[in-house]
Amino acid sequence: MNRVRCLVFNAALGPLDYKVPDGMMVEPGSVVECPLGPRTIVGIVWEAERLPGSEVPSEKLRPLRGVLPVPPLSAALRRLIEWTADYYVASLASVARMALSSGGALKGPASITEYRLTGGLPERMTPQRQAALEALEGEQATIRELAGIAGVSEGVLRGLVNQGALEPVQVDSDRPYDAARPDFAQPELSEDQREVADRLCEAVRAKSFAPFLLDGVTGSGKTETYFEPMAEALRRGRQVLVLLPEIALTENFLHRFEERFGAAPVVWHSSLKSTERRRAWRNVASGAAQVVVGARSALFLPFASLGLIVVDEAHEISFKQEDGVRYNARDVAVMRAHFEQVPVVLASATPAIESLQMAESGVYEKLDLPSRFGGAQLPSIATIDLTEEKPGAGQWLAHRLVDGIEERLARGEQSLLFLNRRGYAPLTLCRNCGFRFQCPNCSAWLVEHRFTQRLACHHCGHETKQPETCPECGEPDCLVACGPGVERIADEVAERLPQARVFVATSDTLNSPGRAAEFIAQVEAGAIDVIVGTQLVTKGFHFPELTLVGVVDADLGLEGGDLRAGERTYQQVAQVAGRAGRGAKPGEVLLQTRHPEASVIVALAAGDRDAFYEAETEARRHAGAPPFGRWASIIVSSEDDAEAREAAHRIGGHRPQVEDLVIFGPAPAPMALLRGRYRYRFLINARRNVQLQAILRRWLGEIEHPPGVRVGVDIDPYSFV
DNA sequence: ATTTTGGGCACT
DNA sequence: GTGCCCAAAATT
Repeated sequence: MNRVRCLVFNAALGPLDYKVPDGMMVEPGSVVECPLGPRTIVGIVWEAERLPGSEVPSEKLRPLRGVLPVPPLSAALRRLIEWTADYYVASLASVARMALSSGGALKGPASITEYRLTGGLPERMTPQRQAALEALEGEQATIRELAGIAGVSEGVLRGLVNQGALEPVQVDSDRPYDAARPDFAQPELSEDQREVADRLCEAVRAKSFAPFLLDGVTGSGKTETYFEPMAEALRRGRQVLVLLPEIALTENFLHRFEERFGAAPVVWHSSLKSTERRRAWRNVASGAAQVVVGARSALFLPFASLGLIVVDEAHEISFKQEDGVRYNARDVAVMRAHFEQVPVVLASATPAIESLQMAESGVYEKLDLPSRFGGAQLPSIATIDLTEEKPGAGQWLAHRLVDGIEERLARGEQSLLFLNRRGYAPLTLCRNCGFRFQCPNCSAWLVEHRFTQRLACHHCGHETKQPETCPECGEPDCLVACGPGVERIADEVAERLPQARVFVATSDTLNSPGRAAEFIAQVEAGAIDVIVGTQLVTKGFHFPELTLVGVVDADLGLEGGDLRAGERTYQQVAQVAGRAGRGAKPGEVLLQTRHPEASVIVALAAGDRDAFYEAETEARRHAGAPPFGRWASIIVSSEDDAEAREAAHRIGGHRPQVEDLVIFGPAPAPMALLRGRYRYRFLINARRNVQLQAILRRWLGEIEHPPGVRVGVDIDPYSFV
């Protein structure tokens, strides 16, 4: 009898064996419906020898209910799922779930109803109907989408359907996308770019695993360079995956992509609507989707015939998933390329030490773009010592920086002020009694947002209205904002340079592609003089008239004891500095700091990247930090503090004694309370020779906890809170 | 995770 | 004996 082992989507359940009924065809990777008790759950047929199995006698097995109408997951994707689960100490089910993240995609073909104008007019014309008819010229979409486009309610459109002015059209919900044309536009590449592009094209043709580190200064034209191997893959009928760190960045990318390839790529991110998600997933699986541009979750899409993976801004820490399976998309991308036997390009102006080390040891091939495209010069960088040049009381910008902005204003050029802090002020306290506004769910202060008149927690989303009186002592007019956020810096600019047109660019103000596009258009049109922004504006933007970048607090990233603080500060400042002087005019960068002697600041000011990387690499080697040693953290959490503490101590009591492995903790985590859960933390440092994951699995696997306790493992952590 | 089972206990 | 609650076991 034919029996198969299935990976079922249930975290608490191991692989289960089933009988294959006569006439049903399954193979490894098939997505199947499995009976479980009275229910039916989704599973994936897997190679039995690769999963730990139980010995249920064949005659006791229940038959599979059916095979879902999607192509079987490829062997390469199955190996990637196994590797990811193993490396990040997660269950196979939780990783496999990411690969089938589009529930609707698993059903068969379907169609949706869209509407378009017929050219007819309604009997009675109303202002809303008139507006809708004008706005919907040439549009075809669902009622809901049309209502959004036209700015009228769905009821107005339903009325127009009844009147025959709009007609329904049945559309295949899995219809293919417009074809990207590899030879749509001739690229104009510099000699350096051409050389790199040729090498990458050669790797695409070779159809084998080849990891590259594309190390190009900001403004060197990395994107146009890696477009060429993408075109080469398309010519060979193979698919391409491009990973970008932020959705906010895609606007600029999509524009450049369309100019080069004559069509939009397929986008994939967590906020796609279910129909878009389904369409993308099924087209990726069939091979019809040629280029997918996505956030990290796109890594687990079921590509039919992958030819190349590109990870842009590969140093970005947002590639690290911080909940659920805590994987690093940059590293998983390299593994996917390995299993798919295709080249992978990690592109960055400020590569992670880990990536540089891989290049130095010869594992990655390093390709350099050492100069800016079109002869633009890298900006000059100077520091402002805030202990010497003190801003006035209640101010955060030194005179020299404000003078710089004023000069740009006079010349009609633009300035960017960078501060990685949303809101108006990070802490509000009562002058009378000392009360501080704290989040009830987290170990964090509430941040004042003056635009919305609210106090908000940036960790859990808790919000309250900004009160007039102190909730503790009842005193009116006693609440003071402490410290600066971008909103407060914008206020200061407006006060000191009243003629400046200031815009605050954060995830609060650029929270949709439309708004981001509008912002870009405004800056390009010269309607904004000073941009005050968080890390959202540190990359991707290309504004030729932007000639001054001011870093309000270059020390901010150095606080907090993060292992990679130095590197992160370097990357962030170098990236935002790279926004300056991208056109014909030279750029200037001013770093405000209280520690001008810190090695990161010195390296930035001297433009001495190599010195910084050398010093940082040595420090890492000395500390046994990645890439020379490895870190892991374990977070034990519960809504009940005592329960979490007991569980942590229970785990601590079973700590393994292994050579070359040091375990710190348990101790209350830096964020001892997060989203209503009390947290205790272990930090583990291991030499490279230690079987870290196997030890963690064995250690944590043998201990039982009450149901409310969660134990999360973070391999190669970035966040240490 | 969800469902079933079985034991202990109060009530009839 | 029956109903009810909760913990433990099973789910292929």
